[in-house]
Amino acid sequence: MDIRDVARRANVSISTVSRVTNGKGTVNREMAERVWRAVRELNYQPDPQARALVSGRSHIIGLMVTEITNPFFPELIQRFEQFAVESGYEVLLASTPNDAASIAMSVRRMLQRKVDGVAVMMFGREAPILEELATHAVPLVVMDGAPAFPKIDAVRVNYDEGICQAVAHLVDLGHQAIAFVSGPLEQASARLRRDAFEKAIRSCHLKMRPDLVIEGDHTLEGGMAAMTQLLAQAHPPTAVVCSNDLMAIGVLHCLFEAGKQAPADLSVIGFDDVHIAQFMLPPLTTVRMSCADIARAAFATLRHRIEPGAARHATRPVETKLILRQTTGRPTGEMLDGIQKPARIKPAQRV
Amino acid sequence: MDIRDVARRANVSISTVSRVTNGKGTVNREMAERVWRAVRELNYQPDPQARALVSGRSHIIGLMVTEITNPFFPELIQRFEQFAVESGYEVLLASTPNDAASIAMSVRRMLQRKVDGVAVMMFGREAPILEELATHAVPLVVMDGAPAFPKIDAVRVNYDEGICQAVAHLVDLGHQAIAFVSGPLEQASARLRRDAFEKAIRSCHLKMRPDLVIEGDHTLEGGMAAMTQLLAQAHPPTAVVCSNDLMAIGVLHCLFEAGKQAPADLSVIGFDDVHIAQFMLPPLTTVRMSCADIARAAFATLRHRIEPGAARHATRPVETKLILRQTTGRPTGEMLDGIQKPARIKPAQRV
DNA sequence: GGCACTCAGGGAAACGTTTTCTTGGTAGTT
DNA sequence: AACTACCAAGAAAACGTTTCCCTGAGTGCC
Repeated sequence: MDIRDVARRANVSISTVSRVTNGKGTVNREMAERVWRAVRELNYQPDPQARALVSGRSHIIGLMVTEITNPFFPELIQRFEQFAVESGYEVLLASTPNDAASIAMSVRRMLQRKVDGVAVMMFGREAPILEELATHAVPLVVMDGAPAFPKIDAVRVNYDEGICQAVAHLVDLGHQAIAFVSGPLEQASARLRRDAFEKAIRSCHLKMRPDLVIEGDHTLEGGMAAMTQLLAQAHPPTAVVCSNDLMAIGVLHCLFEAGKQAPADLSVIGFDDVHIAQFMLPPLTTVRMSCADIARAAFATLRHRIEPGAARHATRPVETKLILRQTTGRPTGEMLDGIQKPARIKPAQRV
Repeated sequence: MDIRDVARRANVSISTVSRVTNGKGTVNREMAERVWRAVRELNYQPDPQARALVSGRSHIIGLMVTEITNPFFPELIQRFEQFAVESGYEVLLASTPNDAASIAMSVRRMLQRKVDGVAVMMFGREAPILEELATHAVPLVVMDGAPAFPKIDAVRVNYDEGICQAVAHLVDLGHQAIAFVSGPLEQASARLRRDAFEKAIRSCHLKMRPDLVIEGDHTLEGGMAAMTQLLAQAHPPTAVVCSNDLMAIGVLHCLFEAGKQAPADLSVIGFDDVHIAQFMLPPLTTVRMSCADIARAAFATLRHRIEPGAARHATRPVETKLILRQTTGRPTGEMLDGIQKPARIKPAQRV
């Protein structure tokens, strides 16, 4: 069942079938109807390979992520795939290690398969990628709100809002010494989150203590390591905000190993609101960022570049907001060098 | 830079270039060398679309999974992709909801893109998929050791070993009332795990208590629900084995909400050894199943079908084994109706 | 030494589309 | 009424490969 069969059945030429099914050019109304009927009756579906060969467009979108292990990514990938499929695209997945060689290799693969566009998430130095893709005029969108170059499309994320809420919440509880465990600062999104934290601290009229911001790596292990470092300090913090949930879970685990726990000994706040966060013991207070929103925005942006006609989705930034669960509470005297311990409070209401 | 350029540069015909690069037919040694040199110099890479169009082989392998949210899957996907790329294949991801319509749709997509093979994981009723793929002679491998039909390739998993170790470990600690939270029994792999549990119970000379095996759904929420159900029973268990880690984490969380905890009030064992399992509080004792092994076996099997020449990987089953952490201990009197409480023991050594 | 068989390698067809080119007909304008 | 402009639809080219078919040369056997 190829285009010739359809043409024969509808009694038209193959050019006409192509025109009808692609909605290009103008064809007689009645003729178009005949074609559509034939298409339905034969259950005709054009061969993507042949189509791609001549038109140059593959209807495939590349999705490049690193650290697929982060549970935020599967959720994102699933959403992205959903949007792509709904619009007749296929997604080519590349989960690469974060080194230049692997990334370059993945880009090659994408280029070779003639992807119509690429969405990337969580790269450190995306410059070389961008360049190679740009020289081939492949539309590109960066998914974590990090416009490396002003002319690159990016999904904008309002990190400030959620992180500000987080810090304000801690300050309300009486915390003064609030630490931040950042992601790898070569990642723009990690920088943006750290900057948001700084902004939040200042807007609460606290002063930044550089010894309290630790560079982590967005992994469970990294969270543990950062917390170990913080616990060893002369003046340890009473609360920790983490750049993602994975590290927050690592922090929780580190406390456990040290015979302490949240929120009694330390308040902990994560970022992402990964699904599993609410199942932590105790459930993790965190800042929610909707992966569906990000996926939708990314795909819409890409599609806008690919199909000149496609409506550009509303371009307002993805919002973030604090979700109160049970890892935050009042600071305890134990860590406040001689100040009297306040009574332990009941953990915040679970969401 | 297409095949013609290479042919011109090497001073041969395009047929020869094709023969050389594909290793088919026999060509003069010196001539082949000239071709390879030209390929290198021009950095020629054949167009996959054109190649697929005429040869019918796309060098794409479909990977169909449901519930990508389960953290075991990303690890699996990453591995699988790695093996595929190493062998010059691309992977087309389809993460479908587990309903017949979505699955059928995904199969269509695969067929339309002319995948060379399909690996599926975690479907309930895979029969319809298998049929449609079989009628198109697409190689297929089922990744969770569930040979729905004897003639379908499947990665075999030795569930018995690990689960038997788990039950024996609990019995050693003194448990008699051991519950099992299964996956959805429409999934063959879930059935296999449950059967392994039954076998293990019998081999420990205990008798199956049907009220202690609950059908779950392999989700966090399902684990909670199952545990709620178990806690409400007249004679609740002192230990629970779960069909996957996600449900075990759900069980842990349910205990937490009931003001209890593992292992003091209940011993809990998971299955999969997802990376995050060791970061649970307390770290989850679980049965490890290597996703790298599964991915490797699945890909090798597929490749064997696709390329008649490819070596069939050693076909011994994937092993499973108990990893001792800190969610198991002696049963407490609290749940043993009037029997004296044994002293609490130090949790097992952490791995 | 001649004939048949094998095989390396070139030419061309084929894969299933999209897209450009061409043609024939119709309508509009002078 | 004739000429031009336009438009719908068919014919054919193009996309970049693989593969089939054929030719010519070399070799072995009789």
